[in-house]
Amino acid sequence: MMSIDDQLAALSRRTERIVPEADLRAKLERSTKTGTPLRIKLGMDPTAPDVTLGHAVPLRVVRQFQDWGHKAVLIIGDYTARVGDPSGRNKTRPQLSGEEIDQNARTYVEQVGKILLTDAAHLETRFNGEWFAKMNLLDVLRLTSKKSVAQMLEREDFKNRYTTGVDIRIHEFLYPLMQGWDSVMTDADVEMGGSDQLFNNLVGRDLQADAEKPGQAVIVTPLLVGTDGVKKMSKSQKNYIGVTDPASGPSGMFGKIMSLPDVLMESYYTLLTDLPMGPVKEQIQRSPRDAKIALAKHLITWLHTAEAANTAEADFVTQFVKHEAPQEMPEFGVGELGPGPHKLPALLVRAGLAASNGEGTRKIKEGAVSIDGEKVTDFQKCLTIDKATVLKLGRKYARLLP
RNA sequence: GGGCGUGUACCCAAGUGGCCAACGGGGUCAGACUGUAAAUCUGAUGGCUUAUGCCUUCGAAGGUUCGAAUCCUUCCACGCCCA
Repeated sequence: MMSIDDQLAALSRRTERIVPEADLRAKLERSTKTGTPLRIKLGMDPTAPDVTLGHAVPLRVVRQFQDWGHKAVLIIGDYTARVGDPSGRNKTRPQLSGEEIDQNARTYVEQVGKILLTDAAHLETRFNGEWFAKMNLLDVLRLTSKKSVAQMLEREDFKNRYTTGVDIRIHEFLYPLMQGWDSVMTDADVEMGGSDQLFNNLVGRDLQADAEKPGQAVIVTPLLVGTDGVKKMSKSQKNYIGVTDPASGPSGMFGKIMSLPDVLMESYYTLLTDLPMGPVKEQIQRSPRDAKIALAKHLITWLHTAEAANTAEADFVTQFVKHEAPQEMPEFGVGELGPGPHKLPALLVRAGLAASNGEGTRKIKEGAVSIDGEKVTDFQKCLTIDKATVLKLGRKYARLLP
């Protein structure tokens, strides 16, 4: 068993702030003494089906706690998702229907299982509808009376929206309170979150104190930058890598990691791996490209398998270094278009490479399209698909079948 | 409830009767260059049976006009101020 100091040191790799640090230390010490595991809470809203590498950062910290014998308490925010977390937003989130939320929630536990231990001793999964569905208006009023409007407007994102005249709906003020109430209901000792969650997490600590329970310690992790190289990785920005993304292929992890800006390498290594940073920094210095390949393989090995990592690398080399078509690509039958010959733009649409005939036509004119490796610039070209035919538009491939 | 504003394509934003499928920027896609990228340069960015043709689009519905994103009416939504 690691000493408390070693544990805190191990956490520091991925923690931006621990509030308050002394409190966390005290909790760890008490847990060791009494043999009672700490309850490490992490909330996730099922607002989209994918768990991203951005979520993986706090999840890895939760995993560290699990490895030390503590218990993860995963809150699936089926009720909070109906409100929509306003954190970092500059407008109201769209509200999801109950069905969408339930469907998304179902896949979460499975995805999270790639990172966390999932046996009953190490993981407790709760839906916050468990307690919110039972509340009546009086309960809600009691909850809302805990915080003032001024306290809410202290939050950077609310303040910005208020001062720039972007509307804030009243239900959005409830979000931090609801998240905090989750902590009260689950007796969290520690709450994890991204650094944009600090406000919400601290509300939990306050509400616990108000309920005369020990206040949770709060650990926030740095935010992982998304594939655009600028903004926080998030589902709504579509700049994310999902933990269940395929290893290779156009939307695969390998390609997404390779197309990250070089400058992100250090933070990705720090936040997503446990490799010693000394050698990693040297490698990044020496060859950012090789560092990226190594990272891609490391992450794919973690989330898929070592074989998948090797295959993904091989595919990538084939496609982008040697500029040959990959082995695996999406396949589409042409039958439903009726008998040939077919116009090329229509085939591009059928293969999902273009959104409309017009777009297909433009891309052909731009020289972006090739058939079986032959570049085509004649947008009126017609062809009959009597054997498997490989279409390429930009870096995307598709195979057409008769 | 009253007053003043605002509503344009994925986002921001010009346009205030015909030259508007609608300037510009961002984003996105593609081409060149590369290390896969980033940066840079270039092109594209409503749909259709590719047509100097048709259809749909400037919050919604009506109306005026030969002709409307632009004018009028009503409605809806949002912001600010007053109550």
